[in-house]
Amino acid sequence: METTSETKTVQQPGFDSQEQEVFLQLWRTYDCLKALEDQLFGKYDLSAQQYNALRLLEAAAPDGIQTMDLGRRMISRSPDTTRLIDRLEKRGFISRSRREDNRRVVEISISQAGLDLLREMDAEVNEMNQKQLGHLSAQQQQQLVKLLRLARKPHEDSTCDWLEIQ
Amino acid sequence: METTSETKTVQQPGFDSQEQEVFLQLWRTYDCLKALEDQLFGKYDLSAQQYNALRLLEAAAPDGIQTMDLGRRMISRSPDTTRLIDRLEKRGFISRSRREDNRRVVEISISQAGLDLLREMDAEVNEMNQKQLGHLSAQQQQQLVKLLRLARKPHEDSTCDWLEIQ
DNA sequence: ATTATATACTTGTCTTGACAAGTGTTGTCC
DNA sequence: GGACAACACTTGTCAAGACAAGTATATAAT
Repeated sequence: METTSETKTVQQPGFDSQEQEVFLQLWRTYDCLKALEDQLFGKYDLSAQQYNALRLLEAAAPDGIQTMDLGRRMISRSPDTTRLIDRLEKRGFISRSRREDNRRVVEISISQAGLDLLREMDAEVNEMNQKQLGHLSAQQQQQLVKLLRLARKPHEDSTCDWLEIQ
Repeated sequence: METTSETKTVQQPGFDSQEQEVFLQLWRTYDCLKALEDQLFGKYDLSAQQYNALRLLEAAAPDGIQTMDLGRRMISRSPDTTRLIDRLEKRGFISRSRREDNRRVVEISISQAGLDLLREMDAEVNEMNQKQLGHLSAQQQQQLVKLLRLARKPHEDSTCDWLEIQ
């Protein structure tokens, strides 16, 4: 037990419930750390979502991923993957092709330029991640991941389906 | 120690570093829980940001808050509070007035209609928060809040300044 | 007193995200 | 095998967020 002696009744002022506090803390923390991300990705004119997509495509290479599948796999699932991909295609980081055995499906693959971009960013991304959370001990990080997974558990199946990594 | 026997070197596949995993888990979890929020607020044609603003104004009532101050206090700080407030004003939930002792400043106050709206939403918001995180024990919630605060700590001063609640 | 600078907000413009409707392709039922 | 639904994506439209430039007011400097 912590410094607080009570377990259920103690309430931080300004919050309706402990559950609300947890969510607001989560939101706030995400927002804070996201600012660091955006700063880095901004230098390469990418959004966090676009970087995420490139990483997923890299993981699938040399195979491609079909559009809807990519949309589902993204951390923040986007209902319009099409235009997100449009922008990446315009800059030559990915390529699209209709699959011949099923002409409804568009297969997306990362290009060499896309892979080069990721390699160019690698070191900086790692530095940024360290800056975000490197001050936490390995154990604290494990604990945090465990709690976040637990928090998400009842919702994962219904609203979300994060296929890449659970 | 957990099921993993090593502390530093063990890496989940697909992540560059543990720090990256923590951030992605954080992002994912936020996104999942946010979906529940948006679903509720959507019924009232509000965004999470707008609700946040109304709550801050409620806390300040019967006094108002000046525009820039409100922008700074919001969880996800918005560079254009003006238009966010425009929409709430158009719907009668808040009112604006130029302060006479300093005509640069616009003071924003929540209206009775705004307060009524919040009261109407109270029960549902609480239910939603329970649905989001009610499955965690009080101790797990405290632990999670503690780790989130810790994660944010080095960044709070520079990038952010969450005045309302630390 | 007049100009300059800072402050507090507003507006313009662009990109992005969200939701719905539209298009082309495939599978299914009679 | 032709109508119909299901699927995978695309496009249209609008609200929201981000950044820069603009406007009005106040403070400071000369």
